Amino acid sequence: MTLTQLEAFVLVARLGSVRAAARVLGVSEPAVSGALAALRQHLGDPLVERTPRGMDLTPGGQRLVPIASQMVNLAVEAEDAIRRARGAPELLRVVATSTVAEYVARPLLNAFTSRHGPIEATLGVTTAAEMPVLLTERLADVGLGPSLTDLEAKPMMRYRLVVVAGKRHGLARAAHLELSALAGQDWLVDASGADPATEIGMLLSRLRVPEGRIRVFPSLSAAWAAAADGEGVAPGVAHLVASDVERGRLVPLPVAGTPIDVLWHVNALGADRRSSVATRLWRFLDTPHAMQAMHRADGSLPVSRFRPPVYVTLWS
Amino acid sequence: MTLTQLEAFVLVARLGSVRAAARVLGVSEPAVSGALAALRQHLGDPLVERTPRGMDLTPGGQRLVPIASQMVNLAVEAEDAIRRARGAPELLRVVATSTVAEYVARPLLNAFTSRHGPIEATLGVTTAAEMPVLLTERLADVGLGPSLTDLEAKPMMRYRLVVVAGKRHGLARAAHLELSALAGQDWLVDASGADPATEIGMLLSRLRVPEGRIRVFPSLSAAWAAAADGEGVAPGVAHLVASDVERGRLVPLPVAGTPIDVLWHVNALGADRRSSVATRLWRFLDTPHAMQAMHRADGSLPVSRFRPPVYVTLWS
DNA sequence: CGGGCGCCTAAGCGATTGCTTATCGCCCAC
DNA sequence: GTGGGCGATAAGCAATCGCTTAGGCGCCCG
Repeated sequence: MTLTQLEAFVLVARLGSVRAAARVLGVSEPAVSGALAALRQHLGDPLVERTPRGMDLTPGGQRLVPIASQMVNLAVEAEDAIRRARGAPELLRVVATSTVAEYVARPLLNAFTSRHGPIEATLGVTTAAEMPVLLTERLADVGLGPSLTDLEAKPMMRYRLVVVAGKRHGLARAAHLELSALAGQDWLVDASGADPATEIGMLLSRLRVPEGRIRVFPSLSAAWAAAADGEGVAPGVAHLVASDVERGRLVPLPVAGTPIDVLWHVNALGADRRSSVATRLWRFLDTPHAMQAMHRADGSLPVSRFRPPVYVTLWS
Repeated sequence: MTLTQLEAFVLVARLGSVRAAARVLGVSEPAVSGALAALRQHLGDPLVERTPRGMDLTPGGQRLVPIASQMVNLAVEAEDAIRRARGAPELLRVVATSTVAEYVARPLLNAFTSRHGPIEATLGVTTAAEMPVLLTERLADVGLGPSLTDLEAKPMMRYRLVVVAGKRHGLARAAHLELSALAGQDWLVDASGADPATEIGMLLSRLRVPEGRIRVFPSLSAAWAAAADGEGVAPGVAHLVASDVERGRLVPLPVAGTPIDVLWHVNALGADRRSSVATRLWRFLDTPHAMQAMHRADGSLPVSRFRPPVYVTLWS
């Protein structure tokens, strides 16, 4: 019974799928399956069993989840306690949905780390569904994106969601559009578009856009670049597309109900279980420096540039 | 960072010595030293450091102890939870000081297991100093012997401690003896005699018997056999030596202050952290069956037979 | 009923674990 | 100054871990 095995088990139990657990851990799926098999044999209990939809816990598995989860939590706590006692730089692991990660998280963390002494921050991209699991299992300290239930959440930033297209797009000259008129369009989105728990994902699922008409780009910048080339319509963050709109490369479509006011949130464990760095970041978000950093990214990343779709990127 | 390493660390921290930890774990001392080295390197902290007397915790080590201890505890809890969910026989790990283990624990556990369904009981011999560590680290469920502070203790059995010798021993015909007159004798004892926290050990240290005059036998039976051969004096449990006294092989010495009334205790974690089998044994001790079993051992083990000095003996 | 999704097993690999015995090094006590 | 107690280190070994790729098997969905 190793901590790796317990972690794999907890993630499978919480995410309901070996596949998802493997993705979160950044390993192949047989690696997780193997860990599970070892644990099953060691304890002499199947722990989780396949069902038509997902995996189901056995009675033994149900008892094991909270225990194993706590053990994994304590392992992180142990490393953290020693790190702090040694005076080593603190670790801050942030995860965010792709759009937040792309534009807001990096400048925010830059501003935070430059003010709060030696901190080793890591930034990872994840889906809204995975985020609560990453936080409760202490694979991450802070999650940026939609508000999560069962965790502490606080509004972090307000933005205005619009729909944009290239200036030669068929709808670019329309005077007025109903939202439903966009259901048949080609939608160019980032990973958040494929995530039904984000604002953009919810928009697409409300419109019932067929899967075949959704093209997922590795970044929203890439989607906007494709939109500028007339390949379809894209969700846009008002202040981020402003410069491209000014230069005439993108046109905000006059869709009824837009711009939509949307809130991004910070999510973390309750204050008593939160790491000290996470608490400091939590408070930092109320300062003008944070606000300024989050909005500074308006035109700094040209539409044509985007970062590769790595699952977790390290940065110093 | 493996559970084995954490366990080794906790035991070293709690026992204040690598050696003692190795003995408790039943492995060689380099095994523990190696585990410690691996953990030290992984965490980048010495954790424990040598001092003139024993090992001292670094600040990091101090923070780690409770966390690591809890992790080890949870690991045991996990196995136990699964075992119970599976309906497998429950596990009851009993440790006792040597005298208790030799005469009382076995018949007691036999009576208990034969009444309380399928239980897999193990019996180990330990010192009074190690016992609280074994219990708090969940290496054992129940400890039989002297009353331990910081744990829940309950009187289990009262016995009368006497001093015996062979009938040809110089003191065998004395009409009256002061306790201090025995300080210069050769004392024949079991492991409990070398344990300053047991009644017998306390007696010897009160008398300031020099080390060279204490001969430790693998069992009290062996010590009595040697005493019968006139090799010295030995502590005796009144009702256990009764048959040898009747047959004239041993003589209880008329020492002032003896027989000494002594209590053996059951020790365990607080009721909330105690395993369910331990609780059942705890309650079983109040029954007449328990009392009867504990006293039944009076003559069943002839003086000449004794068990080898294994640290932990398994039995079914 | 075929295809594909999702889990499991197999095979193989390098690194680590966990243990041993033997030896060294330190420090205190005699 | 010199054992002896105690911890660290070395060397060596079998077993396990943790990961990979490749392929099989069950099952829902089209």
